[in-house]
Amino acid sequence: MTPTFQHTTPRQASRRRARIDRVLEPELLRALGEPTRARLLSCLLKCGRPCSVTEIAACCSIDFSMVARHLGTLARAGVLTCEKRGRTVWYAADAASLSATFRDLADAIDELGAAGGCCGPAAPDKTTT
Amino acid sequence: MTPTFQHTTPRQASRRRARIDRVLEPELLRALGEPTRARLLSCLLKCGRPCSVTEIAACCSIDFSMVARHLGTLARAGVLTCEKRGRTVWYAADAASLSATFRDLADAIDELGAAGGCCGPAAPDKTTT
DNA sequence: GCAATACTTGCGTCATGACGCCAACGTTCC
DNA sequence: GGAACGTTGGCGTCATGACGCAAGTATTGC
Repeated sequence: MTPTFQHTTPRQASRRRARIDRVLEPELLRALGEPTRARLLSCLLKCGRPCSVTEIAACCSIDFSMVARHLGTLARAGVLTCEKRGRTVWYAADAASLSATFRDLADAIDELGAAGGCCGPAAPDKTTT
Repeated sequence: MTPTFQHTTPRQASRRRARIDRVLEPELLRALGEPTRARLLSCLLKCGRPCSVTEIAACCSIDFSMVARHLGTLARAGVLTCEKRGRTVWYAADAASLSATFRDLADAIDELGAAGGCCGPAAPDKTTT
């Protein structure tokens, strides 16, 4: 558990601190933090192929309009891609991009190490005398 | 973009499908999907050391009780560890475990490949005649 | 014991979002 | 053109949760 990034320049540390804020963007996480949406995403991931709104609604026994709305939210969060063909909209989970996002997030956290204080260099620790 | 897991046994595919549901557990994602909580976590990650509630509240200019509540939520989601020493509670971001979680998530998605249908094997594709 | 510190928790208010119904829109087939 | 289909969007209802205040609890120092 020894921190790997101990001796770094302030510039590097600053860049890492900026990165973690960029990568912790709540829009994606919030989109995924809703059980219904997680279910829909899971369904699409398992499917491995584009699905229509009707199809998913039938598969998951969820109301039509809800599915459309949730899929829209997921698409706006960059989790899904949608393509309209005829009168049908095909939603597909971009698995590669999604896993890359999470890996990026993990990397950002790892690389942060102890990039330097947000709340100051060290605790005064008044309580443990 | 050729799927790597094409020829797998049904048993393996089934395990992968179960894994993605386990790993997409919304509690963690929901906890992180709240902007204020994301800010607090970011602060703690940057700090790289345990911080008290007061400290973080002062650092982020957020109401005391809110910080305490949010940190509690994050701790319950497994994102933070808390240790009470005297009258002070020290919250710390478990960076290693958090990044591991995200990496696991990424792995589960990658490994899923086309693990086999949720909505059936293939689309009838009635629209594109 | 009493005051100060550090945190927790209860309460009311408010904003956000999920949900389900139904109407509206665009597209396809006849 | 009209009907059927697939999706989107508006509306009202409801549940959840964030927010801030203030009272309550635990711990420390006097």
